[in-house]
Amino acid sequence: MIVEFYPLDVGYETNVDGKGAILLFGRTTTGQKICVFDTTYEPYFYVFAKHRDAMKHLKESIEALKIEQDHHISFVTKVEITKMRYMDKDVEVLKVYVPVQKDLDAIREEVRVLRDVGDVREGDLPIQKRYLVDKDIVPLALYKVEGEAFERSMHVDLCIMAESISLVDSEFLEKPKILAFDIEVYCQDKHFPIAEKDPVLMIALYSNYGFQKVLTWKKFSSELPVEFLEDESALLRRFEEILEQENPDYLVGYFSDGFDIPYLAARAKQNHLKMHLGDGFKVARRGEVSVGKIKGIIHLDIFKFIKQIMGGSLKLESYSLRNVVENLLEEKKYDIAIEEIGVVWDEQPEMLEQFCSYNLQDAKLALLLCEKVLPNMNELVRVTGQPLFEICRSSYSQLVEFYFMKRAREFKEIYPNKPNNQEVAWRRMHTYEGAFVYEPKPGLYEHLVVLDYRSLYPSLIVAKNITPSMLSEERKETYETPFIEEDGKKIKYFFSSKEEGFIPLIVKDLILRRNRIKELIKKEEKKNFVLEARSYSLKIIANATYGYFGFFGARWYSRECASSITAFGRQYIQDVIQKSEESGFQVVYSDTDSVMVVLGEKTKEDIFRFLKEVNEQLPSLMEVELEDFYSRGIFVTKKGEDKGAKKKYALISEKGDMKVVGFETIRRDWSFIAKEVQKKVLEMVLRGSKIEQALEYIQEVLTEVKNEQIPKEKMIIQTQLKKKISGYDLVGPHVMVAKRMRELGEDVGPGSVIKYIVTKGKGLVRDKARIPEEAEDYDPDYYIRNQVLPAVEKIFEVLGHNLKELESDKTQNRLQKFWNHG
DNA sequence: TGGTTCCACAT
DNA sequence: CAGTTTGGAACCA
Repeated sequence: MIVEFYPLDVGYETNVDGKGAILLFGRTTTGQKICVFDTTYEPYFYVFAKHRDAMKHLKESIEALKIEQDHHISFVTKVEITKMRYMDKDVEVLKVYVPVQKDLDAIREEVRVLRDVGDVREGDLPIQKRYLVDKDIVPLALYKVEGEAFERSMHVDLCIMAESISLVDSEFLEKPKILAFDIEVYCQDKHFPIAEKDPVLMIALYSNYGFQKVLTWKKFSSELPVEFLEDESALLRRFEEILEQENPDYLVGYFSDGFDIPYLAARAKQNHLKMHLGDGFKVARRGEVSVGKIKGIIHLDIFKFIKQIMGGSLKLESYSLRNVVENLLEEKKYDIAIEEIGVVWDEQPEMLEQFCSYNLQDAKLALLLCEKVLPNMNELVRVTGQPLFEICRSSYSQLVEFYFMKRAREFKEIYPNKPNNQEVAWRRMHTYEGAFVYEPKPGLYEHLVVLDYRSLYPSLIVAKNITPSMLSEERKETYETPFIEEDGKKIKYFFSSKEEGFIPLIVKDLILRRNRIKELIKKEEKKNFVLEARSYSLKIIANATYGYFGFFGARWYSRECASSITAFGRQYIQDVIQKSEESGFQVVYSDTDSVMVVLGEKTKEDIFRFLKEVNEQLPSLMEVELEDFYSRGIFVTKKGEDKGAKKKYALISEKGDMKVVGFETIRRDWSFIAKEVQKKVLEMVLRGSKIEQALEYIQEVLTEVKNEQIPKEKMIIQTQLKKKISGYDLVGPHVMVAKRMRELGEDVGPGSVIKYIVTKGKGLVRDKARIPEEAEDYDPDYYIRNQVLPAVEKIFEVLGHNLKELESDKTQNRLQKFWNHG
């Protein structure tokens, strides 16, 4: 029979006969769930021979390999001598096939130590990941499978043994069935719930096709779509039953890899339940993090994607559901004291409805967030060819590597291996020089223009053919880097200009594809979210490519390439600085890929003419763009020095939008009061208020701080714990407070954001730091000296007012009082 | 006081 | 588990 279907996920299994099969889970065009089996695909890896003459003999010795381990005999099914490419050069290698994945590890290690073996490649890849790449199957596009249907209990409607699979249409599955869920759990005394002890009380489900429900196991009257179950066991069973009945394409949660799925798995175990659904809820370990797996349903943890991928551009203070929703959606999270749920459950079950509606709302929010970021994830599926399950949990480096691996196969490129521990250690130690930053002259400026290179690093990779394979010993027909300092010596790198490397080529594809999409966006009248998402996805992969070259875990790691990119970057930005000055524009500032100049007597037309001139001389896709015009800008000095501080300034655009960079205003580890005061003062300065006004304002605030009139919430300082409490050599205030929180039974570890207030008292700051709830007062002296004044001092200095000088100025004794301990 | 450690941010 | 540069607070010797 022939069936059209959208592949959604891929798996692999070996049956009792020791045969392996690839499983493609998907949805047919008629809405059925399907599992397509492909038993024709065999695991393989590549072997380089030390010398060409050794090829034939090596082939024979590999073919003869047999290893017995745990009553299983691993052997080699076939060895081919084949022509491939490695580092953009033709190579002849052995391609070694084995029956199933588990033979791969055993045979690979045995081959590695054979005489005449140069190196083994691609032996460390899970077979299901490379299947999609090798067969050029992109999840979510429409395919046609021809084969025999057969019976098997799989929790799918249809199983097919594939004879052939081919593309029908590259348009993606349009309306996937999405079911979002959220659980609420018993807890007592504000303690975080413990899976071995505290049962699951509610599970909410919210779909994009009308289905909504809350499951719970205590009765109360309710207007909501609540279903009451006998006990926790029945609740878990019913949840599973609903998943089977509803059979969604995606099951979506927020932080469900980290909480909901492991919790459900633990509760099922406590209740001695064997879940029907496939192998039940599985929590796989992937390095440090866990991943929730449910066979047959694609579980997406939307938190991971929002934090890891969207986080790059969102830059939120926290990725709690509440904060993310506030920034991305119209809808809000309900306000309710969720830690009370245990007490209410035990003592006032008639009040449980509010918790149900909170529960349902959270599930709804997970769904809305999923719908919001799905276009982004879909585009990454299209570009990398990996299923949503992977994309949703990927880091930037993985996205780049997926893309490289997919495209590499088109060029018949063999992948480099992952680094071993020793290599990783070496790479981590050897850093290189980064971008150029201009030292600004402190002051208040007017009529500024910012110019910047469009995608500087990706465009340099393309223009200079920067890739490990094109590093050349010869100087002729090459692109030559400026001098680079390495181990105290000045050297240059050369990249061949004779042929284009496959990496610069596929980076160029990303840039060109994105440019085409941007043209389409311009033509559209309404905002087209799908096109925006495509553009965004292409951009993040292109931009992460440079970082990937310098990343210690990368297959295509190359410090030479990473440091050449920054070296060219420094050269090209210096060029623009020099040309600006030659054309009569005073340069105020520059960082990495941007330059800020004073317009002065010149006109906007002069700037456009200058841009055109510069761009005419730039190679390849490189281009300088106009970022914006600003009416004012302020640059301040470094603390305790006369030099201008880098990466610290504030601008106001001609349209009136403020842009604050590097100031405490936008840093998490400063108190709200200091940030608020600084922001207001900056605004006054940039909008052209008189200095007296700003001075008056700051004096008012200082009086309030001194008289302890400021609510303590504004005094909270937040710092993130970057490692385990025990791992600190130097105990700062936030570590001290974290220790106290742990004493109180809170779960604080790496990543926890610690809030504290500095209270009155003697000794070090850490001895005076308290958890906000335990802080009885705040130390006005500390907040004036270490928070409020430092936040504004430098700004006033630029305006010619030294707050410290006011000390000796008797006419200004109001301020003096504050400076001298009050 | 200068040196070290730690954190957040810019790009 | 994308890179380096930078400023600045807090602690330590």
